[in-house]
Amino acid sequence: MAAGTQPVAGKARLEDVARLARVSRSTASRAITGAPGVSEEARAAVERAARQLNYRPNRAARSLVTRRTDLIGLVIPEPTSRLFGDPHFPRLIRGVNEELAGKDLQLVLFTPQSEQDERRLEGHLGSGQIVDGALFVSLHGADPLPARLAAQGVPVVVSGRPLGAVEITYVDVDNQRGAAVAARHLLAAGRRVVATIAGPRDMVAGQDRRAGYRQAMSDAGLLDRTLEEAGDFTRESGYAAMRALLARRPDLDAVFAASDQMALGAMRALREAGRRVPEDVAVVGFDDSPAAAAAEPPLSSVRWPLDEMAREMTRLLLRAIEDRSLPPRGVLLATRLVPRASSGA
Amino acid sequence: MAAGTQPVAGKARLEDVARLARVSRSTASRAITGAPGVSEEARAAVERAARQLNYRPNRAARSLVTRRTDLIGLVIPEPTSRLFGDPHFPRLIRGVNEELAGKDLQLVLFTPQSEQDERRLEGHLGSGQIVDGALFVSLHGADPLPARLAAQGVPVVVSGRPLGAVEITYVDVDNQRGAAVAARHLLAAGRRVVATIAGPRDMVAGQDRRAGYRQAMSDAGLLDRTLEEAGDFTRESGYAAMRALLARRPDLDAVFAASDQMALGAMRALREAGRRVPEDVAVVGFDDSPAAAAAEPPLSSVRWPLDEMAREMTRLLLRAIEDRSLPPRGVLLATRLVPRASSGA
DNA sequence: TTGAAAGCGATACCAC
DNA sequence: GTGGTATCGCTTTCAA
Repeated sequence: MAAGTQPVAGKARLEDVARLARVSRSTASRAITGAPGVSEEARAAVERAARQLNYRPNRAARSLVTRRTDLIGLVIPEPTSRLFGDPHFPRLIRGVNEELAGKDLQLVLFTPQSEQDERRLEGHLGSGQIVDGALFVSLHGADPLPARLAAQGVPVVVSGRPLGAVEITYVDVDNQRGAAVAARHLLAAGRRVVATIAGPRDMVAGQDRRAGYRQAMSDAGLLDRTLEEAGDFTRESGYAAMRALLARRPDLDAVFAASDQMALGAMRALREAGRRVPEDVAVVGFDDSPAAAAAEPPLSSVRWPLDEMAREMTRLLLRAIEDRSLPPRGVLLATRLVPRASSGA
Repeated sequence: MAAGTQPVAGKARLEDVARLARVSRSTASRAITGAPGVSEEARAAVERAARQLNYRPNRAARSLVTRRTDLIGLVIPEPTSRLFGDPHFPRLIRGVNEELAGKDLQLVLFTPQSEQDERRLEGHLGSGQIVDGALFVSLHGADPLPARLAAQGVPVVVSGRPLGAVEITYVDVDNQRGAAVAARHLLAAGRRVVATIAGPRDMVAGQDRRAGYRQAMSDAGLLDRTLEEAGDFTRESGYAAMRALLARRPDLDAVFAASDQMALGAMRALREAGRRVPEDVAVVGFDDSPAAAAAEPPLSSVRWPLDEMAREMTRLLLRAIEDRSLPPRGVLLATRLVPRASSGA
């Protein structure tokens, strides 16, 4: 290399730093990585040399031997149009970032948009050479990618309890208990004909919330399948389900919807049917989305801690990266009922 | 895929593949990378062996010698809350992905949220060992990061003409011409007192659109500074600006707003003032956002090709990666006026 | 067309 | 504490 002292961008190697600091490459490496067993003197010399040469460790070389990349992947296999419309993701990303703060780990986002994208991504992540581990936010829990990666030895944490018996670490909301609390809340208010608009049967959140509702109703000795109708979490489906329920059980005096959107649709149907909320029919939703508080009347809802979810996922992932032998585990986060006018609060 | 050898995940190296295929590592490497000069026979043997062993090239090792990562960064230094609320980003990402399709390049997203994040990111990207190059979507053009990276030799393309004399490749909308076309459209419709609600002075898009308006007005011999008011692209600022304009120039018969949001705010102010659109005052916006078509009356607007912008940025970046000696350049994309009822179409 | 061998730039083991 | 050196897994001359 040239004899000048010009710090050519990205050109200095550890060897150059070592030479300038008049130490061996080994010592220079220890100083740079902060490893123990380096005299204060040597460390200072190395740091000065590194700064002078504008030294940047070659991450490929480092990864080759450490088998680490210091990159954490966040995979969101959603159509970008939905991804960017959903207010959950910003908070989720913020939560991850908070947990990563001060860790010198860089978060990278992947948003596969097609089967082809997913295959390519599997190749990239599966090599284990791009990220040290990956978080999956899979809204439709059927995505095979996380399980495949986990099988290849890549540390993986997913949001939402996976369908089936996949051996994978996940963090989820305690949907069942949350739904049970909502139903009990309605019962405690004196309601006796408590219907539910459940979620889809093929989604875990739908199943669990339905199970929670049934448990509460069963405990009260009031379980009745004619009080159940299913939707797909959308407002329209909530509207349709409510109309079906009203037709079948005009005597109902409360309804628990497995999502705020469905609850809002239900409220419209109730209004159109001339039922007052909460006087005639009390309503509780799930998610405590902004729309819940803004509704007229304000909608009681079950809140779950998205931020904490993101942080817990990150913590679990970091732990799994530290110790690859850790067995998979599931974590359920508690929900909280936020009572508002729609249930008579 | 039945019984037989058990390919231990991520354990096979090129050497193993070569041995199984009964060729040298060199030949195996050539076969894997698709390099020329390999007999069909050898290639087939290597491919079979690779599949059998579930071989994945170690990307760190490869990068170490090729000095490539096959990763393209997309950096969006926006608060995630804004990022995910803005409908532009999905289309942008889709455009990038389309251009990347079939290239075996993986897109990774970075969303630095703070000064600290940006510094860390500079370190990571600046090493040149994480991405081969980066696209920057910097809504506020003042971000120093792209220029810094470019100075370190990392190929970089930004969206939006940068403020100042930064030597960096960019793609932007031809804001000036678009604004001029909008103003001329109003003039051609017979309007004579054409006001403008301009964008912020410290944003390039604001400056350029104002310049376009002035040029058209000046060409018509109708330039008059009392017809100009500035906003910050938001609906509220458009409302306030319109009120100020009406107070100052009650004789105005048209207004060009530098954003649809401002145009919508202006239309509200006009309605409140008892002016009919377009009979009394014609209105044209900029961006042709979904809100424009949905407005009442539908808003004429200047459309710019977001998808093409994303694709052109990607093309320029790929070219810059191929040939690092390419000088920076700026590309301006044409806009198109979409006339609707608000301007009498 | 093929193979042997020289790196790429770090880390980490092992003497000293 | 420090320094020599093997090593990580791949690509790429250079000869054969």
